[in-house]
Amino acid sequence: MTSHKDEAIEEIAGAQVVKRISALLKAIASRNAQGSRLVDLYRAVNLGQSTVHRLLKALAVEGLVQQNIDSKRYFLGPSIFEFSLAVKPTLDIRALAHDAMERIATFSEDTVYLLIRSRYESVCIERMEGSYPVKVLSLDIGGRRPLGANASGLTILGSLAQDEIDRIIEHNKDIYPRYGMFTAERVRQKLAEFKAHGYVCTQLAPGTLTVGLPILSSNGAPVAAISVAAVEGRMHESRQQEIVDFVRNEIAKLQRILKQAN
Amino acid sequence: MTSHKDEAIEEIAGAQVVKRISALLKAIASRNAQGSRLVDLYRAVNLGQSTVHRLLKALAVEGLVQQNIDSKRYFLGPSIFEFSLAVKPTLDIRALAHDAMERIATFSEDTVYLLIRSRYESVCIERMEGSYPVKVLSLDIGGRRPLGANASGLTILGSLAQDEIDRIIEHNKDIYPRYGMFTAERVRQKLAEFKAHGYVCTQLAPGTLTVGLPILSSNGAPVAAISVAAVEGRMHESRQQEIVDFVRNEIAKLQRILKQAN
DNA sequence: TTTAAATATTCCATTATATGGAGTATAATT
DNA sequence: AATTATACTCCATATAATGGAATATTTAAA
Repeated sequence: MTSHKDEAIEEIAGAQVVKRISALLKAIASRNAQGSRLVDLYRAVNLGQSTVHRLLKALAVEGLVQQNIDSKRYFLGPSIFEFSLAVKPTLDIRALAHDAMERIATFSEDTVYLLIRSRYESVCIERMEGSYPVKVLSLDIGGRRPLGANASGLTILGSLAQDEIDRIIEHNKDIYPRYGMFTAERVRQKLAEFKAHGYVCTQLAPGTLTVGLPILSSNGAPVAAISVAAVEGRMHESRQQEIVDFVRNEIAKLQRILKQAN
Repeated sequence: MTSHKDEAIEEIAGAQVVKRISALLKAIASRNAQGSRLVDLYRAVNLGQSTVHRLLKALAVEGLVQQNIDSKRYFLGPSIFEFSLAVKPTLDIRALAHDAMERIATFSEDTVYLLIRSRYESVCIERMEGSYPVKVLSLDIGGRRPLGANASGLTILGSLAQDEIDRIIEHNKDIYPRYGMFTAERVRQKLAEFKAHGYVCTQLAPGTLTVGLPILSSNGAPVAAISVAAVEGRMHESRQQEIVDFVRNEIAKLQRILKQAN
């Protein structure tokens, strides 16, 4: 293998491992509540088991991951927590959106998500449960999905410049199928819907529907996105509209605050 | 170089880079407020500049670090923040100790630190400033020091089993000299003082003095440590004793809560 | 309980990959 | 403008990561 796939660009020579470690940590972070088995991880990052095992063992020594001795499952390690204390989030959209999310959860009675972009992915940075007893909890806080493979991701993606949209879809095209019934095709179709209506509504887990809207900065760049997920029966046309209107109003308030903060 | 230095043990074969990346991230986390220059980093981790530069570039692509374009300084990246959201600190000593630290800061008027152990190091996980205008702020939150090279670290180290103490000092002996006037010799001497009085008082930055006490779990294992740092003039014998008594009392309260929580 | 299947862990010969010396480029300082 | 300090790049070389295969362990089925 001399000049393999042509992912090209943004390939830093002599740092294959860094990329692999990063992929591993992101995969673990994506489901840190339940933890990840070795199989889950080497499937997720598409590497041999021995390679992944060796890397994990080394990461564990450094405290970047930890392995539960009984279940053998891997979790993010104490060093990550220690690092996080040193990070001062620049503009903390999470804190800023907290109250809005609470109001949306109360109003909708369903699950409210806040996601941001992270390169080719979206990351869940907050989640709030409504009072309705059947809850759609498909994504944990810290969970990651390729940009476009969920409601929030679609609205973030759709708010970017067209050339960037193309780059991202190109990058993710082989990954989409792992998440629900997504394909590059379907993503583009959903983006068209988003551009027409200013929001998306999509099925993720079977029997559920999720609506999503973006939070844009004053220059039009997507800062984050809010989505509300519920069982299908609670998401008929008219209720979709109700929720969209409510969320849209909350986002408008947020954007006013954002403009102030500049 | 076939079987290099004899650091040995806990060397996972085929994962040199993991160790290096971890060292880099820890070095950056240690002074994330100011940021780190390339030189700072390759000196800190004892590697060639090209190697460090290449690793940092790769880490930046992954969002694990970020570089300020003007100052060229490196900081922890957004991915670290995203990871941290997925981590639920098991027993959050930081939250638990918050009120106690506030009371100590008010009483002493000086800077109060909370540190925990991380393998061979201590990590600052909280810091509170008192009202006295001359503040000793030698360690940022997230900052790391070899166990033994500061007041809190000494008390944590001194609360471990003797064989572990020996292992740790052995591991750190060449690193100590980088921090103040510490040597393995001096660490052992200070540990003796700690065992005699149940606290340590040591000079870190010139013209300053810091007292430290450990927080022990019911089985005697050190959970964390609290230290108070002030300019020398404010740390004469009698005031040292006052502060030690006050902190000791707060720690006793904490330990009662810890025992409850089990 | 035994057998089978799935997952986790270790080993090691091979080579792809990270390395670091040396050189260039850029910024800061005198 | 000259000098020093720091940042960044290149590439031939050999070390360190790789992954196939074998073993060990755990889980599920019979």
